[in-house]
Amino acid sequence: MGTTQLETVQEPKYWHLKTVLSEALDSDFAVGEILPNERELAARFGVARATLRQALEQLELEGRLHRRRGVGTTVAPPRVGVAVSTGRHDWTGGEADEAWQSVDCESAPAPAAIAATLNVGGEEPLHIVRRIRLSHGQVVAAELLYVPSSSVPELSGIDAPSGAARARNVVRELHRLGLDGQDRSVELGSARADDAKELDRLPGAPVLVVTTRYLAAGGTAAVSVATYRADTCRLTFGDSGDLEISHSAEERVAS
Amino acid sequence: MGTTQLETVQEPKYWHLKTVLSEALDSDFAVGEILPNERELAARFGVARATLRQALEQLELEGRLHRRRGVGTTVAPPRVGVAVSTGRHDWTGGEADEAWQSVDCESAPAPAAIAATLNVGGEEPLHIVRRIRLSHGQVVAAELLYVPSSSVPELSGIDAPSGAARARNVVRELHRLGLDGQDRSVELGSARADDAKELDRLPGAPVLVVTTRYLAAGGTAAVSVATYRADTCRLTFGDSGDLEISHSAEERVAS
DNA sequence: TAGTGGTCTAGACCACAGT
DNA sequence: CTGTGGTCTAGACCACTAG
Repeated sequence: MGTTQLETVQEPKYWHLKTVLSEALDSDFAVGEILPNERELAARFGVARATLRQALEQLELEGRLHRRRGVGTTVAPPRVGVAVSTGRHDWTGGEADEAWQSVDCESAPAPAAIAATLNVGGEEPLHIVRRIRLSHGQVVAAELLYVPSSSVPELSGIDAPSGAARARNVVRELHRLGLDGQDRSVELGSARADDAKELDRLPGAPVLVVTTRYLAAGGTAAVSVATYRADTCRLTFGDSGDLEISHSAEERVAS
Repeated sequence: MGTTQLETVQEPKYWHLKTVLSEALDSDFAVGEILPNERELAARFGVARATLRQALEQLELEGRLHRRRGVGTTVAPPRVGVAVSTGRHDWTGGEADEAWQSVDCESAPAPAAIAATLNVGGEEPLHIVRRIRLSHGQVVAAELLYVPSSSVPELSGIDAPSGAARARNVVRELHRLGLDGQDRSVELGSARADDAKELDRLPGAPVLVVTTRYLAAGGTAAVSVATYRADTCRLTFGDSGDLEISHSAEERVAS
């Protein structure tokens, strides 16, 4: 079986395939357009389905494709810019269209790594607030916000011990605290089952994990771990305006 | 072939495998220790090698494993924190142990997306400086810095048209310009062949692409596209000190 | 129900690192 | 050379979506 014979066969098939597909996406397809199914594409390019899938996975990782079981593979729109740090110090991470939405709250001990950062005992229960972040009507991030009881002393014990209302109360009390600064880190991860569900992705989907330490009154007042969809999001950290660089050619929009 | 019989087989095998392996890594292995080879691991867990590899890929994506062809699979050390934004405005992105190193420079037209951001014609050649970033003696990032000629007018025409010396000169001239601010974005990508080579990874390896727009004299003075190894790096954006949260349990070091 | 992508298998051969 | 991970094949079945 000659791999289309002569010339540069030192490049993996799936890599070459990815390049070919990528160029085809730029020139022959519009955003939202649906591609032929995997079995047909594999046959068309003369490769096994697994090989074709390897190329598609790469393109999905780069945010060029969107694959949904039972539906098909579509051309993804350019990634949306999501402001993570605006220079201002606030607890929302954005506003208006770009806001966080409190979903739930429970009292439980934090994971060891979080507890250490917060300087609390590993057994001591604290408020764990779950929030999601919407952008353009889509969920782009799921977050767990760890708040020691000592950071929100005014919180009434009469509140419900959990639920969205409680979550909003915790965040509100946190606002009162003021904010001296924040440290952030970004790393690649894979979505846990619960986060994947919120993000409408399969478990293990690639995510950008943003860990933020909120500083107030000379200490760490809270820690948040936010997981952003890596396929659809471009995180922005602006001193000023937005950064608009598209890594692909111009896009057309499907009618 | 019963999948170890009764109970929860609604979870993909590779996902369950990943969990089991992850726990084993925490409890039974030291950093740097070498794992049994894939064929043996697959046999040990009673799955096909492809399935085992799916689990290993996830763990590598999370920075828990390091796989090298011809060598084996080893337990990776915790990700290194790399300061991307220190609050200060400089052209190095860090200092001392964490510095950039100019490698090469050429004159060529920029990609369309970059040219648009810089407000230069798509045909007009500009300085393209290649730099690499070292941390703890390892290459953690490869960068292309796009500098319009108008940003470095003093640059002597007598300079060599390319090479490391020329690269250093461009950066030095850039320093003179001062810096009003910078916009950044972070997104997931896969390494191009040239970047992969610098990073000692295979093409397509997951990378964090940091795009920075340098603002000076009321305009965009330069744009840089830096690709960081996603497997080994945690990008930090600090208002102040460092953020030290380990997502895995305590580590032991192999003797 | 029909069609899609997701998972899994049991092989095979290749490229590379170390000896 | 041997052993490792990387690529590739040609099937099979499953879970999900939509008509």
